[in-house]
Amino acid sequence: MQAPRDETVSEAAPGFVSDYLLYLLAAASEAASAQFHQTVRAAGLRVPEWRVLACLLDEDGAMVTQLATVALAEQSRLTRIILQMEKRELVVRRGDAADKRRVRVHLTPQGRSLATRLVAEAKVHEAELIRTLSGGDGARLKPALRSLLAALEPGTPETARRGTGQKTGSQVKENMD
Amino acid sequence: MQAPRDETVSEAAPGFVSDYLLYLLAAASEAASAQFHQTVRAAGLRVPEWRVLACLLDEDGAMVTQLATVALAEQSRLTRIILQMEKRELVVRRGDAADKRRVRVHLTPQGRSLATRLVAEAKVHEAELIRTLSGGDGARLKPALRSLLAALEPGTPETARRGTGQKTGSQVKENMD
DNA sequence: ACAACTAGCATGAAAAATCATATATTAATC
DNA sequence: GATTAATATATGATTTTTCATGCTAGTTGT
Repeated sequence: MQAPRDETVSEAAPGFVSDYLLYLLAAASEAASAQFHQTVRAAGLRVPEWRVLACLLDEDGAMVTQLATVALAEQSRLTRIILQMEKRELVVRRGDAADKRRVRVHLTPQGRSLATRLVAEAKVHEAELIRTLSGGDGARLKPALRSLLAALEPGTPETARRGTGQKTGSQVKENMD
Repeated sequence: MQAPRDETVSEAAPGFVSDYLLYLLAAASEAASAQFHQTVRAAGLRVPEWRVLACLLDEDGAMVTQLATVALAEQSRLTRIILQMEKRELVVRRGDAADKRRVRVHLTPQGRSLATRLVAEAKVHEAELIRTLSGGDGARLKPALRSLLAALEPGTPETARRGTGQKTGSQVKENMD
């Protein structure tokens, strides 16, 4: 019989949550990003804005929808973010001549400078982070994540099964991009 | 060190972002969670609310601050979420007799029922997700994530015993996306 | 016991994200 | 070559989040 445990703080609860894959993913993402996101904030950017800059450095002239996908944000949000970034002269929006619905987003020199600096910092931070991971975990993490993404991103996964005895018929909004 | 592999992305953009660890983490978390989060939404819950329910099933009577940490949300947000959940009679808040600042959150029978159902669904979903991962990646992912979390989270179990109100003033308050 | 400090939670006002939908353009169909 | 559907972006209105701060209760030091 165990002694009565103290339930106040920092209880290492051996429950469901702490071993749940989706929680581990979200928590790991949060924890790993927290430090660098402070750098981003210090540069006067919000996280999606930083992602936009990084994406544009990879592919200048990307479309808003593309950027929304990469920045993990919704389209209407990205639209507003891009407008704000344009006001701050980090990017410029140009209509696509071939398809006038599209808006191509380009880095300004100012935006490119900031993006370049932050990407360099991100690479340093990433290298340090990976180095702190014990042994092979640092090396295994990226391939495992890519494998997970590859299994989920293309097309509609066949694993989308639900309805374990719950009442169906509720209108689930199928608004996946 | 770096094995320059072909990008799994069909996009011809072998840029920085698609191989950046923090992006892979965030994107993997998003993609992996998307399916189940629709189930959560269909149950009339937002994601942090689901996390609160799951956490309370692990540890009933948790404090608001504790729940905020687990649900990866800020304290003021969690306060409001708990208030809303109380109105919906999923939880009840009770003052802690020993420390009247604290608010202990307990599941109602209704909340426990919903939590139990969703956790069961989450387990099924998780098992299917892991099964779809090719070979060893499914098995390596969790340990790698735990290693990452262990390297980043402040509290280590070695000295975390009987730590009611220790001097560790710095809490996780930079939990932003 | 008293002051000063910290922890836990709540809250108002401002910023923001979200949802649904509008608008404009292109692609597809008959 | 109209008509219909689909794509790309923008926007209004509502709900959420956030930030700073307030307030109460416990803790520490003298």
